[in-house]
This record gives sequence, structure tokens and C-alpha cells, in this order.
Amino acid sequence: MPSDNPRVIRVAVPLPLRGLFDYLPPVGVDIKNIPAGIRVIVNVGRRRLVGLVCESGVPPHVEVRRLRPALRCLDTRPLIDRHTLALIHFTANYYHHPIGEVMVSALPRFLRDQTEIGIAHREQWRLAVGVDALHQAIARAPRQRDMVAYFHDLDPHRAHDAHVLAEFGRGWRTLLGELVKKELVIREKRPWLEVAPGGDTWPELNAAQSHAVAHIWQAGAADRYAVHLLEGVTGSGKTEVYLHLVDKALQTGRQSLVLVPEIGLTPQLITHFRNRFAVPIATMHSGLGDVDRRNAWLSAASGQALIVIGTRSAIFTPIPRLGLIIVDEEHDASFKQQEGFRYHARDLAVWRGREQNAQVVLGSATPSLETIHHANSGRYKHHRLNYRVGKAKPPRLRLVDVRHKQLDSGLSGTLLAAMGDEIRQGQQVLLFLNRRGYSPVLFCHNCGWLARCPRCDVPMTYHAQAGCLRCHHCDFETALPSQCPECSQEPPKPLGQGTERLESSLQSHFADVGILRIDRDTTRRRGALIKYLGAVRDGQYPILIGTQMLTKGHHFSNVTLVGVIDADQGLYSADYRAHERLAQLLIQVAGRAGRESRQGTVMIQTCQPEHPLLITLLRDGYRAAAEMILKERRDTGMPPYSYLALLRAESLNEAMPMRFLTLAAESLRPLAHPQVDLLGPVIAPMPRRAGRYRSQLLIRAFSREHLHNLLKQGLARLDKLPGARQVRWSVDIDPVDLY
DNA sequence: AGCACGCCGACT
DNA sequence: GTCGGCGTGCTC
Repeated sequence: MPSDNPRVIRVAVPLPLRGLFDYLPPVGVDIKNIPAGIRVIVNVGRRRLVGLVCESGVPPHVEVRRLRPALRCLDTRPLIDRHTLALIHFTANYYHHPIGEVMVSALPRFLRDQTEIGIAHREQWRLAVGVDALHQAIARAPRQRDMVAYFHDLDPHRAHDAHVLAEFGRGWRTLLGELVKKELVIREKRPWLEVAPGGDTWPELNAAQSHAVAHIWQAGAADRYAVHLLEGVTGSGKTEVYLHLVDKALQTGRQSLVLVPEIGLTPQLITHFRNRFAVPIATMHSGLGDVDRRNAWLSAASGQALIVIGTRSAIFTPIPRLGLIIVDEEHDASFKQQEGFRYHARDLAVWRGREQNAQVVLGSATPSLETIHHANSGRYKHHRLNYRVGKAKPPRLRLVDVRHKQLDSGLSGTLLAAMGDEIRQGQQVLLFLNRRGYSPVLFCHNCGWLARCPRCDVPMTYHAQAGCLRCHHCDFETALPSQCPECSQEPPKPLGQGTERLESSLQSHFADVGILRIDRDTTRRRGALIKYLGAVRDGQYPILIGTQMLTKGHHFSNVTLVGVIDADQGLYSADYRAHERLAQLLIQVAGRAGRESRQGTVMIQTCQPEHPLLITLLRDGYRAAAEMILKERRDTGMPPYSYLALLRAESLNEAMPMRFLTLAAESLRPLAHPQVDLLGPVIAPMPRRAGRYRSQLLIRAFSREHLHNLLKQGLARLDKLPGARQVRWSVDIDPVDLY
């Protein structure tokens, strides 16, 4: 007999709907046995879905007659602790994203279906005692010898996980099989949770480092949440500060979460932590298989893993005794998810720190303007590491004016001469060009035709090696035309520089010098990057050419000259964040130079050598440049002095996005506080992408509350707008780029 | 998202 | 006459 005022569970279901669904407990189950944080199977419409109980024992929000009982509970005790539930709640609210989809991002796949939970085992491989690459059993098997050598590179005395060995490259599993058969390698099955070996020595901290550790942990000892900006120039030893803080957290029985940018989570980094701490460590990143992911997640959630290292999505891992969150390279754009559910892991880390009373440390050589702003206002505590560890001197930066200069494939005589000098002295040179391919444009000199992507309307990049034209926005590919398709008079010619073209022209300049190009095209194969980085360290390549990839975290101790081929892209761009990004990029690239005893030089080619941003950056450093950009932002009312939300719409139909956003603006305007601006709608800076026409409406407010209130009321209306289902539309809170 | 319902054009 | 196209509404 159903009572008139039943108590229900409120469930997040994996659908693009903004609210929770109410259910009666499964037949025969007392609602007291269904706490928030367990999973239930429920009927939704005529489908069966796994949902997450977010509230329990509350009155229903819908008519009693519409309630259906849940089918069954999947867990007996909460899988998600209350802090993580609160985080999911907050996140859905803040980003105005359906809570069921937030839940989907927060849970590893296995938790989204009906699998039972239990700790698994994992495979590891170790080298048999005394085996090396000279072993006679593999004398005629070069690949197997490489694999044995790879074990030696990692650590010949230790067992290694599949994901580490997979970095070796193609065929790693087969090779291991063969080596196991020859009894040169031993396969082991171990309980998953394993204590890292630790044992590495702890280097003495310098004054600035110990100062930072003492001040950050002083706050931690009091168990009071605080956010810290750890601003340290490249090579100043931020990592050592992190390690000491993690150690402090361990001593007080608290877990640590270390968030790193996507390309920052390398096997080397993990090994580094494992060799310092003899405790269980869980790592979470996109490359993990389902089993590894589930084990890492469970060990963190159960409190067994004392250190959790992961990329963006690891921010949602339940960590019950969390005492410390470190966000390394906090300015890095990969902390912001760029499609679908567009959350920012660094910002959530700050919220989570407060929720769980943890210390939050944001580390960077080039902090984001938001973080600097908060440090300036006193909201974040500020710690600086101003000097490089050891005797390394900071690099010299200089501008190379390339106006009216004869450039050779984009290279000035000045840069070429400097390169020659360094190479003759046995040093390495790194050239940075943020454009892969041979040339960004293919152009007919006779009639002016240029190759465009038929789906995005942007110029296609010419890839000489692949012999094709490729669109960098949608990966559309076509053959290279032998004649201009428009006038048929002559073949179209490459225009502008890409990394491939730079490589081939340098080959003619420096005939006998090894040149290595590192970009997404050359490192597509698994493990290729690791292999190249090793070869670079061995000094095989005096000249390195790279894109953005090379700017992040890799240390090349023999690089004494860095050349930035074209700094002007970042000066011309219309995006309001372009200056911030350029300043960060130049300083990060500069950080690759002269890390050991020799001072490095950075040569920046530009047509605007008197640009105030460049002048300030070179003369007074990153902080001064950042303050200058902050001033611009204040004058123009842009973040961090205002708060943005970007409403995007796209459709195969050209008129639809604009039509929808015009209606959207009309229905939002009456709800908006007078100090909220609706800017647009406008055609997006990139009007078409992968065949879809795009428009956007920028919403700017001078108070978070105004922005939030508008969206809270407004988005519900947009759902019901006619045509809302003919466009794909989404909100992006705190957008990092306005494309 | 998925699924049902309902309303209009073009077919055996 | 119906088959099926998509635009709209609903899911506790």
C-alpha cells in the first residue's frame, strides 16, 4: 500500500537533462539502506539505466502517481563519498551542465554499467637476473635486444607494468612473449595495489624551496584550507617542493592529488614519485585501460592509494582523506575540457580543496592571469622560486627584427649564423614553429586560387611527406592537385612555413647535421616521442624542430640556442587571450635553453620588435608582462575583471545557428541584470567546421552571481525554444578561447 | 539521448 | 489509402 507522502531517492541518470529523477526504493528495500552515493538500476521511459543516488529519504519533487520504484541497488555501501557527491553537484550547477552527464565524466566506465566491484590483479614483467642486450639467445633478434635494452633504460632490477612497457612501441606484447619463452623475462601476477619502492635520496632544499614548503605546510598543519600560487622559473625546483609537500601530507595521514597537464603525465614522472615514496600510488590518465582505471579509482576511493597522480579528469576521483592538491603547470590549457562538458580541473581543484579542507598548490613558471590576479588580491598565498637550482643561469632573450630582411625559408641570417656557431661548438639548437606540415597554404600564383577545406572553409595545410592536403580542424584529406583546379595553368605552390618545410630547408643548409622534427605527425606512433627524447638526450640530433609539444616539460640539457621562428601569430590574433598565451609560450620555450652550466640564448623573430608586450617581456620578465596584460584586461572589462559565458550553436543549415541565438538573446535579455552584456550573436571566428555552420553569443557579467542567475533561469527557457533541437547548442562557462 | 507521437507529401 | 520524413514532447 503506497503511502500518501512517500520518501524517495533522487537519482542522477545519464541523460542530457538538468534535474534529478525521483524514485521509490526497489520493492522490499528499506530506503534507510539506500544512502546517497550508491548506484541503482532504474527504468527511464522504456529504457533501463544505471543512475547514481544523490539524495535519499526526501519528499518527492513530482506527483506521487508518477513515481516508479527503482529496480535494484548495485552497491550496499556508498561508492562515492559525500565530498565527491558535493563536487558533482557543484560542478553541474556551476557549469550549467546536466548532472547525469557530469556523473558520467566523474565515474570510470565500469561504474556506469552493472559490473560487480572487486580488486583485480595485474600483470608485470621483469628481466631475469643478469640478462642484458648482449645475451646470446637474442644475438640475432634485434627487436628483442631493443626490448631488453629498454628494460635497462627503465630499471633492470624491477618488474614493470604493461602500460610502461607498451611505451616501447609496436609489437611490445609479442616481443615480451618471445622473451618469456626464452626465460629472459619473467611474467608475474600481482595483487593490484602495490607499494612503490621509494628509496631515492632526498636532495637538500635551497632556501627558497624550504621557505615555500614551510609556509604552505604551516597552513596545512592547522588543517585550514588555503590556495597557494607557487611561481617558480623553469628549473627552479618546483617538483622538489611538491615532493616535500606530499611527504608532509603523508606524515599527517592525508592523501595527495597531483594534477598534471595531458602531456605531462609521463612514465618518467610516475617513476620519479615511485622512487621517492614507498607507498601505494595510483595514476589516472586517458591512456589507461578499463581494468587499470578501475583499480586506480578504487584504490584512491578506498583510501589505500596515498598519492593519486592524474590528468584533468582525475579531479573527480573520490579521495576521502585528501589533504593536498597540486596543480602543476596550472596555466596549461589542457586542464580545461574543450568539448561537451567544458569544466576546468584547476578551478574545481580550488573548490575541492575548500570542501575537503586541503591545501591547494598551483604551480607554474608562467601562471595564468586569473591566478596572478587572485594572488595579487590576497585570495591566494604567493610563493616564489626566483632562481634556477645549481649554477644554471637564466637564458638571454633577444628579438630579431625580420622586417625587410631576406628570409631563407623563414629563417633570418642572424638566426642561421647563430645556429652555425652553436652547432660547431657541439651544442644543440631548438627551433620552435607552431605549425606542422610543409606549408599552411597552397596557392596558385597565376589566378590566386588557394586550397580550402570543403567542410571548414579554411586553407588546408600541405603535407609534403604524406603528399596530400589536410585540414587541421577536421582531418579532411585530399590529394595534391598537379594543376591549379581553377585555371589549369600551373601547379599551385606552397606558401608560408611549416615544420616539414623548415626541416627540409635546414637539411640543405646543414648538410651533415642530424635534424629531428618533433610534432604530432612524427610522434603519432605509440612510444615514438619517448624514443626521440632519448635520442635527443644522447646528442644524436644537433638541430631540433618542434611545435607546442616541445615546449612542455621536457628538459634538453645541451640546448643552448632556441629560435622562435614566428612570434607574430600571437600578436595579430583577435582572441583576447592571445597575448597571455604568447607570453607564456615564449617563456616556456625559453625555459628549454641552457639548463646546465652554459647560459642559453633565445632568438625571437618578429616583425614587431617595438611591440610593448615583447619589449616588456624581454626587459622585465613574465610577471611584468602579465601585469601589463592585466591592465589591458581591466581597461577592456575582460576576465579576470569580468565573467564570461559563451553560448555556441552549430548546424548543417547555414541560417539556423544565428536564428536560434537571436531568439536566445531575446529571451535572455529581459532576465539579465543591467550590468550583464549580451554581445552578439555573431558568426563564429571560424564560421564553419566539419561541415557545420557556427555562431556564438558572448555573455559578459561583472559579478558571478549575475551571470549565474541569468543562466540558471535562462537555459531552462532555451531548452524549450522552437528550433532548439535543430541546432547543437552548448554553454561554455569561463571559455578559454572564443573559437 | 532515445523513443513515441503526430502531422504532411509521394508512392505500391 | 499507407509509408516515412522530421519536428516536438517526455522521460521520475
